[in-house]
Amino acid sequence: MKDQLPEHLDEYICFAVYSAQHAINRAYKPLLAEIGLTYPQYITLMALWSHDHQTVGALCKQLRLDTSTLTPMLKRLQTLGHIRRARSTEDERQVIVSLTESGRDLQRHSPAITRCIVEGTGFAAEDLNALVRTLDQLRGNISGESDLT
Amino acid sequence: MKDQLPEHLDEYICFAVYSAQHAINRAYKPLLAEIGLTYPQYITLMALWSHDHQTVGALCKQLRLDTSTLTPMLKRLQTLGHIRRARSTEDERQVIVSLTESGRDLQRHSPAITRCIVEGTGFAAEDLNALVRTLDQLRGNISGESDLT
DNA sequence: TCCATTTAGATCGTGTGCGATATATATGTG
DNA sequence: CACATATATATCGCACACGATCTAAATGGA
Repeated sequence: MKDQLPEHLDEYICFAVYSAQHAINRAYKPLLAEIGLTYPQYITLMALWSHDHQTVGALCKQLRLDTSTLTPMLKRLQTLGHIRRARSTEDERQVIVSLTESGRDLQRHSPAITRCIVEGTGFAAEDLNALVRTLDQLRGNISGESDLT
Repeated sequence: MKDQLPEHLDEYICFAVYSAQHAINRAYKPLLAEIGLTYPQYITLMALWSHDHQTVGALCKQLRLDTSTLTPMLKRLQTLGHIRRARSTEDERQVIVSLTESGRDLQRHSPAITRCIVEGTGFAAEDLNALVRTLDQLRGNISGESDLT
C-alpha cells in the first residue's frame, strides 16, 4: 500500500495505455484493410462524418494531432479520393477539408466495425463507457487541459 | 441505454485510448529528453532493468512489439551506449541484449520520472491501479490472449 | 544422414507522430 | 499606409510500428 514503484512493465499506467493502444490498432487493422484505410485515416473520416467542411486546424484540435502529422495524412486521403482540400476564400491561410462522395460512402461500414471492436473488448457497454470517461479525464489532466474542448 | 453509436470521437473507446496514449507520450517527452531517450527506448530499458540479458524475442514478447520495430531501436540504444547485443553461443540464432554501465545508470532517473507522470494524471494510486488492471484486461481480450504472458 | 520445416532476427517499404523550421496571409500599431 | 507580429498550414528529419520478405541456424522426421 506504500508508494512503491511497480516491478513489472504491465503495472505501469503508461505501459498499460501504450500496449492497449497497439492491441486496439491491431484489432482494427484487418477490418480497415478491407476498405483500404489506416486507423488514423479512419478517425479523421469519423471527424468529418460528424462535421463536414472543417479546417485543418479544427481537425488537428479534435484529433489532438499536429499539422505536421495531419497534412501528409490528408494528402493521402485526398489521393485515395475520400476528401478534397481547398483554400478558404475568406482567409487564404486556411484550408477547408471536405468529404467526397467516396469518403461519405465509407461511413456505412462504420457501425459494423465499431460493433466488432466493442465485442472484441469483451466489456459490457456501461463498463466501456466508464473506461472512456476515466481515460478522457486522465488525458485532460495529464495534458493540462482546463476544459477547453 | 440502447446500442447507439457514439456521436463524438471522444466517446469511442478506441479514440480514448489513442489520444490518452499521445497525451502520456507528450508528458514523458520533456522528461526523457533530459536523458536523451524516447518513450519506447525508455520502456525497453525498463524491461532490461527488471531482467538483464534477454533475447530480442523475449523483449518483443514483453513489450508486445515486432522484431521489425525492436531491432532498429535496439541498434539505436546500442549506438547511444546503453546496451550491448551479442549472438548467443548456445543458439546462434538468438541475440542477447544486455545493459552497459551507462544503461544501468539511467535507472536512477526512473523513480522521479514515474512520480512526475503519476502526479500528472491527477489520479489516486488506487484509481490508477484499477485503471491499469482494466486496461490490461481489455488488451488481453482484444488481442485474444488466453493467458499466455 | 538428408532435407523439409520451424524458429530467431534482420531488412525494407509505407504510414504515422512530432519538433523545428519555412512560407504566406492576416492583424495590429504607429 | 508601413511594418512588426501573429496565425494557418506546409515541409523536413528522425523515430517508431508493422506487414512482407529474407537469411541463417536449429529441429524433426524418413
